[in-house]
Amino acid sequence: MNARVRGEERRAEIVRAALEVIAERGYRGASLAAVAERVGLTQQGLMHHFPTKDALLVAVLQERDRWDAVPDSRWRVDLLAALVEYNAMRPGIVQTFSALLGESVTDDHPARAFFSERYTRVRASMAEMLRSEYGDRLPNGLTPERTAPLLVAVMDGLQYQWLLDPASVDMPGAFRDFLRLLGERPD
Amino acid sequence: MNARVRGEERRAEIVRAALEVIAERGYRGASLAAVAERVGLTQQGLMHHFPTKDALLVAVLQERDRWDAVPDSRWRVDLLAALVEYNAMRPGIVQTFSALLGESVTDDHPARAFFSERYTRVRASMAEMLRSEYGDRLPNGLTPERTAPLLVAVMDGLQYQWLLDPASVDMPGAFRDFLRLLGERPD
DNA sequence: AACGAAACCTACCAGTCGACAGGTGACCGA
DNA sequence: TCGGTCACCTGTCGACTGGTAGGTTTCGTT
Repeated sequence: MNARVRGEERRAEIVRAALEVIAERGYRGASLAAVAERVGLTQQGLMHHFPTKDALLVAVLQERDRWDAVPDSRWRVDLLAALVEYNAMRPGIVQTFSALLGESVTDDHPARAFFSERYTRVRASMAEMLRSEYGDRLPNGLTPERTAPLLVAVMDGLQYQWLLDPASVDMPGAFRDFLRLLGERPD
Repeated sequence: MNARVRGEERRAEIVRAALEVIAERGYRGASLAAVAERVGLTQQGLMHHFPTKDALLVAVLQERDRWDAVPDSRWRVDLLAALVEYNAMRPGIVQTFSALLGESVTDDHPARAFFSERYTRVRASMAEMLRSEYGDRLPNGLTPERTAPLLVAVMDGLQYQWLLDPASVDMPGAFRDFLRLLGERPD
């Protein structure tokens, strides 16, 4: 069993390194050799754990899934603001998945289906959260279903502006501004 | 002079082809050979017009600059909505620059400075537009300067959701929803 | 002590990449 | 008609890509 643990630890190390390299170069630009070197392996040593480059990407995306797999019903608007604040302290992770999202809109990208399904899921989750928070009508008159895409868009869009120019963009502050836009909370 | 015209037409053809290939593969994935083939040239023939790959990218970005170089003062919120509607009819262009934006957040990307400066410029332009439309305070209490990043973020974020799943995301509609969020227009 | 699997290696491979060198033909102004 | 510039070509290069084949070492289990 020690062997199994050691193997899984190695896999985790590799995924961590892959996150870094993807942040720096994107997925297409991330070579297996570069990832391998970062964990002190040869490219072929890495391919013992992940038989193809796509297999490694799948592991990276699963890592993301594990990250935001918080029970939907527990989400609240103020927790979302806290998440944005947390993200602002991890530029690396944000950069990885912003780069990946950008690439995914190109044809036949291996991460396309992942992101497509993820957004469908996240929008539904956000709508549910908004409904439990505000009811069927937000203070501004919109429905939760029509607000959810905007909420998601603001989060993503702010990330790009912030990554490109962290000094000029106060990502958490701007997000709180948007929440205020949604309507005063019924505290 | 006929020669000069012919040369510039060729260059324009190449840039157009590059826009397509970048939309399909991203900048890193767009090979000069693929672009060249699309205009019926060899890779070396293309490099007669653009000595390096980066030179081609510069031309592509200048094309974009020319696109949205509309006099700031003439922008109005409703024109912005019309722009989004127009974009919804050109998935290709949207895909090109969404892919480019995504890549640009990676380290040392040749388009990084372009996007960084562009967003600074666009935010200022949007703030100016909002001020001329609403005054120093929006109906919801925010200032134009704090609203501008949100406006830009919504436009970009919606594009990604729309590109990934055009059937589920009504980009122009969602954008109009956001405008309504900003406050009823003082018609 | 023997065995098997897991971990990792060296050695290759064919293909692709951007770029450089140098040539050829067409057109154009003098 | 001549000289030159422009538009393109063929040929070639070294670096790198992901992937395959086939070893060797390490180590826990029996």
